[in-house]
Amino acid sequence: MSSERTELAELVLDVADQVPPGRVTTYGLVAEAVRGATGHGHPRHVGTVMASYGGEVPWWRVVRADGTLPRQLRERALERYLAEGTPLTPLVPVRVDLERAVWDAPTQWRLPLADPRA
DNA sequence: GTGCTGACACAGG
DNA sequence: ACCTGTGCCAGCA
Repeated sequence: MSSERTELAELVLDVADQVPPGRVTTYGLVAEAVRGATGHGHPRHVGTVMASYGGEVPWWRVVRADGTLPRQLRERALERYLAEGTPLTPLVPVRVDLERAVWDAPTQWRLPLADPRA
């Protein structure tokens, strides 16, 4: 079945949409989850998808590996974090406290793997 | 088909 | 804390 967006994009958006409020996941983890389901997917692709369709999902819950976001989005995301109580580091620059807020998609939300028993 | 771009990750300086 | 280079690969001109 053909999809307007790519299959990859659909999965990325799906994962992003599953992240609970107050928690976040990373581009790498999303890519890992998608990769488990499709065999394809890298952090770079996740970023590309988010840039195109991020508006449809809670984009601020997908952060970089060190808990930061792109400059342009940093301020806007900070508002969201304060609003939903996302754990932030007390140090500057403010970034998400991944140790407490990370939501491991591959573990918390099992994607339909090609071979569940593998 | 060819080449550049990118909401990345990681290592260095 | 910042910027640069490298590896990665789908999407687009």
